[in-house]
Amino acid sequence: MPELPEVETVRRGLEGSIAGLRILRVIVRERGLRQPVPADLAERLSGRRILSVGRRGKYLLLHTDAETLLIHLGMSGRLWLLPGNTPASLHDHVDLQMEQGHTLRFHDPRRFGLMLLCNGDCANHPLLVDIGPEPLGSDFSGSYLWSRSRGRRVAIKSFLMDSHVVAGIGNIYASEALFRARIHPARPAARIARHRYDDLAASVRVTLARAIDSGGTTLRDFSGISGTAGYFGQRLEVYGRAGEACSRCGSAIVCRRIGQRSSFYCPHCQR
DNA sequence: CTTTACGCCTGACGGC
DNA sequence: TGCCGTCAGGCGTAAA
Repeated sequence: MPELPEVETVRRGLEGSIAGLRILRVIVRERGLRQPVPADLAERLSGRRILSVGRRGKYLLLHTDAETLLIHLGMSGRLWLLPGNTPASLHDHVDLQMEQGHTLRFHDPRRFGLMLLCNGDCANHPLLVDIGPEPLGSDFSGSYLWSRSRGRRVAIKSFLMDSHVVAGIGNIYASEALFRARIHPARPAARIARHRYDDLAASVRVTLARAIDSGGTTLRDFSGISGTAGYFGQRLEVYGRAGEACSRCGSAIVCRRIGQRSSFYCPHCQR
C-alpha cells in the first residue's frame, strides 16, 4: 500500500475536494475486501454530508454528519475523484456519487483494502484502538521508541513497521529512515543505544515529512486522487536500489530479506 | 509475553 | 509465445 505519506496525500486531496459535499448515491460492485463491505453501506451513506477527512496511520476517516467511513487501501487500493459519468471497469469496487458531479471511486485489484462504517470519530474502533502514536505527532520521540524497545530482540526494521509501536511506517520508509539514521535494519531493537533512538525518531519524521511534501512515492500502485504520480520515488536513497552506489560512501546498496520483507541498506554506513 | 510463518488476492515480471 | 515461480508498499491470526 500506500504508506503514511501516500495516505496523507490522498487525505489532503479529499479534504480539498469533497469535504462539505453530500453523498447522493453509493454503488457497491464487490463486497469481498479484507473484511466484507457492509451490506447496508449504500443506505447508511446515501444522503450524508462529508464534513471532514481525517487519517489515523494508514486509515482514512471520512467523517459525515452521521457515521464515519473508514477506508484502508491495503497494498493496491486507490481512490480517484472522477466525473460522475465515468464508466466502471475491472476492480472498481465502490463508487460514492457526490454533489457537483463528482464520483469518488475505490479501486483495488488485490482486495486487501477495507471499507467500513463506525460511529463517532472511530477512535475506539478495534482496528484503530491499538495503533501506536502518529510519527509526526508529539507523542513520538526517541525516548518513546527506546522505552518500547526494551526486551525486544526483533530486527529494528520489523519493530518500526509494527503498527502497534508507531503508526503508518511500511517497508519503503522503514528502509529510508534507517539509512538516514545509519542504523543496520537487522539490528535487534533492544541493542540500539538510547541516543541513537533520538536520531531514528528524527529520521522517521524528516523522511515522512519530505515524502508528503513530494506528494508521496509512486512505485506501482499509488497515485493521488486525480491520478497524478507522487515524486518521492526520485528521492529514495536505498529502497529498490540494490547494487547502486550509496549516496554517502559509494558502497553498493544491499537487498536482503528481514522479517519476510525485502530490505535495502548500505552495509558500510549502517551499523 | 515475543517472534515467526502464513494467508488473503491479483498482476507484473523474469527465466525457460 | 506460453507457462511457472516469485515478488509486490499491509495486516491479522495462529502457532511455537
